[in-house]
Amino acid sequence: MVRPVEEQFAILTRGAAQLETADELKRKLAKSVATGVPLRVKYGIDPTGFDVHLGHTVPLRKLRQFQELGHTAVLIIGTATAQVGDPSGRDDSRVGLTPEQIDANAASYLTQIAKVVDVTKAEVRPNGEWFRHFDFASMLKLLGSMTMQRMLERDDFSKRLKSNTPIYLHECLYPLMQGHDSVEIRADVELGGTEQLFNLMVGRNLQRDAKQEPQVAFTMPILRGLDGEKKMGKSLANYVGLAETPREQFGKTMRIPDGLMREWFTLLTSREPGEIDAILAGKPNEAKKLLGADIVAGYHGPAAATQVLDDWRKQFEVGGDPDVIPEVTIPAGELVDGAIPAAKLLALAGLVKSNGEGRRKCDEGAFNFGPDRAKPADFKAAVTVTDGLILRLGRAIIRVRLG
RNA sequence: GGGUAGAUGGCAGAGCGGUCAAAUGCACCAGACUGUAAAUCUGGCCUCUCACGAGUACGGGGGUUCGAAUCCCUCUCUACCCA
Repeated sequence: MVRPVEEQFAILTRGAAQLETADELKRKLAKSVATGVPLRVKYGIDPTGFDVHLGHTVPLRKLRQFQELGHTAVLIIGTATAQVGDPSGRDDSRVGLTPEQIDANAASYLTQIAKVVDVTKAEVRPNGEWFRHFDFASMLKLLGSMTMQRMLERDDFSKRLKSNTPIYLHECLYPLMQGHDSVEIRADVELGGTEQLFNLMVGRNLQRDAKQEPQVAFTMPILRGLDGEKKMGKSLANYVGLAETPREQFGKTMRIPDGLMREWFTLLTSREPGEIDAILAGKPNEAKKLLGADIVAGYHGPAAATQVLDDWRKQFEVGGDPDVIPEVTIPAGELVDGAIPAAKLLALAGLVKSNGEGRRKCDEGAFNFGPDRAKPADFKAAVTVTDGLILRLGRAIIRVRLG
């Protein structure tokens, strides 16, 4: 049942960015195989917002691989660290959250993470568990384990220092807290994005201080977002969320730059490198559809992927309407003689943010409705609204329900 | 503790008493072209209004003025220099 060391090592290091150190991982794997004791693989996530996105799944997928090989996933929910805010990869400081927000977010995260990792088999540990009782003497000891110089060496801080962006003292606490988590749970491996390297290395040091065998710092590449440039992030609006509908996930994927496909295939699907080469050698458009379908299949199942692909063809290749159309309910009371002025209708349907934008879009000829794709004469032209009417604005399409 | 310079729309960054809902760039939305890619061209990008127009908005508060993003006071925050 247990796979041999070399095989495990080969599977695990695929797609990895950097390991500190690869030899240590091999040794730990060998020991695990010999003793039958699974490795404890840590991954921490701070409950700072609601949407878990594809960027998070890169290390999470790796975590699942560890699980599949029989190792123990230890998910740290950063209930304590979320109050500090991770300075990694930030060029400004984060705002601390209230305990209530943190609890709500934590619950939501777990359900979302469950789509990638087997949460039922994982050890889930909020780090408030130990930090809640952390006394001042322990804090002093923790702070005494690192020098200011080393803290300032880290990339994020040195950049902010140079650009005169504030660095708050409590932010320096973050890596130490994360490192201490590793001591608490006796981690063998800690997963993270490459921007986590500093934090992961701190964990190694603290473990050494605590006379533990240091964890392997295992970093995965950072996934770039829809723009193809910046890191996928919740604050950048360039992400695909795990909780989004198949249509949204697929649509967003279709809009990524072609050059991003290899990265996404590699980090987000289980396709083999040779297979990816073959796919990318073909038509880019076909490759991208496949990528989108792969992603949708992972979070909504194969049937949803087939459906969304079919719908895409209907809407954009044939020029018809998809089978699955999002719906919006408009109060029947808004109708005057069974109709609503075009601009207002767009706003009510949520296709535009304001009546003014609705007017502009009508003027631009971006709006049409119904089976014959009629366009209103102008933005105040009354559009007869019946239950089930289809509205189209650009690539958006929505079905109106009267309520 | 003392001094200096700053705080403008999602971001960057002009404006420095009326002609400012605020140049320009990026981002974003739509149209043409297309593969919901790239490139290119066009239009748009605070809210309400058919429109005239009105209301909000240039860190918070107060003041001067017929009139302030622009001047003064004060508060908050930031950077830099000195201690």
